[in-house]
Amino acid sequence: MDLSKYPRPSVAVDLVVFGYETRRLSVLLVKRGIEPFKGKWALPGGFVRENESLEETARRELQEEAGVAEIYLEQLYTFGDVKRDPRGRVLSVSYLALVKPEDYRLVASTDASDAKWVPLTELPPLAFDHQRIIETGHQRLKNKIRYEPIGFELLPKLFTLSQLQEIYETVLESELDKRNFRKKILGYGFLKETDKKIEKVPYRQPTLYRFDTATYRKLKRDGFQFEL
Amino acid sequence: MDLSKYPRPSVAVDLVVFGYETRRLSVLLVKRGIEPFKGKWALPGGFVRENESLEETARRELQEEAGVAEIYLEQLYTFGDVKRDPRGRVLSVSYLALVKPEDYRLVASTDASDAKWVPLTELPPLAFDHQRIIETGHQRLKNKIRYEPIGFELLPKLFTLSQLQEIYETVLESELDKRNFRKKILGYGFLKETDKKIEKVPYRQPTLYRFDTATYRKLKRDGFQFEL
DNA sequence: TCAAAAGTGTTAAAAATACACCCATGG
DNA sequence: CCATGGGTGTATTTTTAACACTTTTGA
Repeated sequence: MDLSKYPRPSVAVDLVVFGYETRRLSVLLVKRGIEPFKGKWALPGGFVRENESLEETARRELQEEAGVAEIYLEQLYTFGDVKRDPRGRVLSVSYLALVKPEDYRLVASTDASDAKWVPLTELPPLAFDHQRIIETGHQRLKNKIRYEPIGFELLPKLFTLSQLQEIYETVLESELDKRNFRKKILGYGFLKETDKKIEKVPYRQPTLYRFDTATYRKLKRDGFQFEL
Repeated sequence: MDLSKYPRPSVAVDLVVFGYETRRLSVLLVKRGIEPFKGKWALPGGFVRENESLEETARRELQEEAGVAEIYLEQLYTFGDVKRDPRGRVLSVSYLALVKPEDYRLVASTDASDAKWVPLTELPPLAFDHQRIIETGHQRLKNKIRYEPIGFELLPKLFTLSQLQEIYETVLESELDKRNFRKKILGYGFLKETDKKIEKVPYRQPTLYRFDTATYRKLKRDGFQFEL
């Protein structure tokens, strides 16, 4: 049987990269330098290469277009409408990525570049069906953050409980009670208090915590299911 | 910018079709009539056509290979490892489908055909990475059934509460308390009692219920989140 | 009359929620 | 000394979990 008998679409990998700062979720966008949609904002992404798996493509693009490696990445959805690209049949395999502020700033610092963070609430008109891809990613994030501890992926390695609560409030779009939140999240046992604090704040210095991967893995192995 | 500069992989759509009977989940498999893996069992599927979206391909294949239309269908995952097909680069966009017993029997009745239902616990060696695709589908089903009322998709339009409980016990691989299960699921209000019963059973005739889509949609619109 | 599954309520335990004040720090 | 966010405990309500017997039917 001959593969060449079937039409072969082009396959792009597009990235919905979320970053977080001051109670806002932002998405990484790049300005298109070429047609179609030249000059419009779009998701970072590119075409799959011959000897590259889809995830490898995603990581390569992330590195090339955002200068970021080693971050949370998961496949999101594959968009395959016939006319989603005016040039011809192009599938988009989309990935969801979450970056920590350390990396976030890295990207933002390429100031004169064609990449920028845009708050979800202020998206410009986008190329292709990228608006819809972002919506799909946002929805996934909202669902997933309730059942997997991925809030940490948007925070520095060391973070305060208030910062963590803020993430949940932003993503879930609802207020949480401070005492109940702390009770619950600390009760799981995968957050470890460090002996560090944030200094030079004009109020009581908040304790920094870290997410303990080993403890979380052990819990998960024993059938524990995170839920906020 | 020219699309033809980039390698274009072949794109297949493969289906993980689940059916349920007597406390067992089964998957629909077809015997391959051509190389590669000729004679081996594989998932039903085929290549995307020029003017067909991915979901359209999935529905067409479902119709062609299983004789089934109008069933639950959702995109599962896209597999894109470089060497997953010995013929060359082939992506598989997989879909998860759930069929009701009415349709289940239809398929099974094509007895001399190359399609059959195989219980998940008795899978033969499969072509390509189809084993892994099935595992991905099974995992998705296990996760999803807890947060969306899709158990019904594996049952006839009219079903008893015991049948429904059985589905949950099978998929979740755990026992549920009869009284608590009924209390909870009836409490949601989207199950409607009918005046029909299953007759000719040598015990008290169980009442048949139906899933009321309108009520469920209303609940969902009001922010209700199903959970079992 | 027997075997088999249907159907039904209550109580105890656990989890979720609501709620308010003192503390530490830098300016 | 003031403004700011950090940090803490208890009582109430809601939800979940455990549990056993009577009913209906066909064979």
